[in-house]
Amino acid sequence: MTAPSRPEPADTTAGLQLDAYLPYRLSVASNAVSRLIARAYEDRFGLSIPQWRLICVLAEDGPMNQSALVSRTGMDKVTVSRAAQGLAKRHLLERSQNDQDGRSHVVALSLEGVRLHAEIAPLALAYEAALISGLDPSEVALLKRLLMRLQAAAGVLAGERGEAG
Amino acid sequence: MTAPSRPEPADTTAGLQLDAYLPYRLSVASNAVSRLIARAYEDRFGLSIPQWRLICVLAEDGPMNQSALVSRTGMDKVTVSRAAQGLAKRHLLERSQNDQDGRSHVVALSLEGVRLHAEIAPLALAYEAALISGLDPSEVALLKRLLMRLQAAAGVLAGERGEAG
DNA sequence: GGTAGATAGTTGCATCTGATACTATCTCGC
DNA sequence: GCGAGATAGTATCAGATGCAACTATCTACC
Repeated sequence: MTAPSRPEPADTTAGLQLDAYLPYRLSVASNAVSRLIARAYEDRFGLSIPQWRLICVLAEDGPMNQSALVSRTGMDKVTVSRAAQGLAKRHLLERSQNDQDGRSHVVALSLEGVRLHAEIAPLALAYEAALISGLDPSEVALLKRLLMRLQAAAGVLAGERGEAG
Repeated sequence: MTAPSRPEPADTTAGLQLDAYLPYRLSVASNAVSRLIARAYEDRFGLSIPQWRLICVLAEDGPMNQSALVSRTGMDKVTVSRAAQGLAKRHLLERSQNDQDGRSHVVALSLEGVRLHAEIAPLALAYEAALISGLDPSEVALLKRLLMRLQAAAGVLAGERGEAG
């Protein structure tokens, strides 16, 4: 069913409107929120988003090596490596040799890192609260669930393409 | 049913869990979806996301100048400029002088651009359908609504900080 | 009608990101 | 133990991104 060429600018659009297109809505919303959050962490604490994520995970789950951080956060191993180097340089985390495996280091929050996490966490929660203020808690719960479903679906679709080659 | 004897590394976390943190969920889901979509457009049509957005908007709303594209898409003016240059180089859009205003050009899809849009649109819709398959239409509608609310809230929060300085 | 400030768009630059290549170490099979 | 392949992590390079500075043009005001 090829579109007959018409002078109307928007006839081929039938069914596709950018404003109603989910990947677009998702990207725009995420960029707005990420920019806000990134600026807050950068301005006040000199932390990038990847660095902040490492701190969160280490605070939650305790020491682990970098590849565990990679699978835990879903970030690229290069991103994790650089974030960890930056944090180590500021003594917010410590890397100790792993006796079991000479390739990997165990990464752990330093005392100062723990303190910084405790300092930032309330701010992070306040931002989240401000973002969702006025929303019903059940709506927020549904939102998070749907986001996880979308992420999983995207992973499956991308994985299938990757396997082909 | 929680861990009986596991050492708890993270007491300061109380209330902040990365996996349940909305900005994190949003960013991870958006990245997964964006990567999928970007790769599809890039591989098959050589289009970047910004380029594809310009095509969509021009197909929907007809010719306009770049600053209108900026406010319509929310992208940076540099991003719009470069995307438009790339598309013009491939003759997917045409820029004509604006007699009313020597600074701005009117940007419009070429015939070829219209054809490309008509070709991609079904694919774009198919991706969206695949992503939301299994979800209730009412859930999807709510999701889009919530994403717009988050975007607006982030804008307000960022704007307030910007005004202060 | 000329100057100051606003606006449209481009270019330069500094940063972030991710793919690839590389080193070092581990594991497995012999 | 020794070589092949897997894995942990780092270095290097190319592309995307966005801010700031710049040019060119328009508008407002005297």
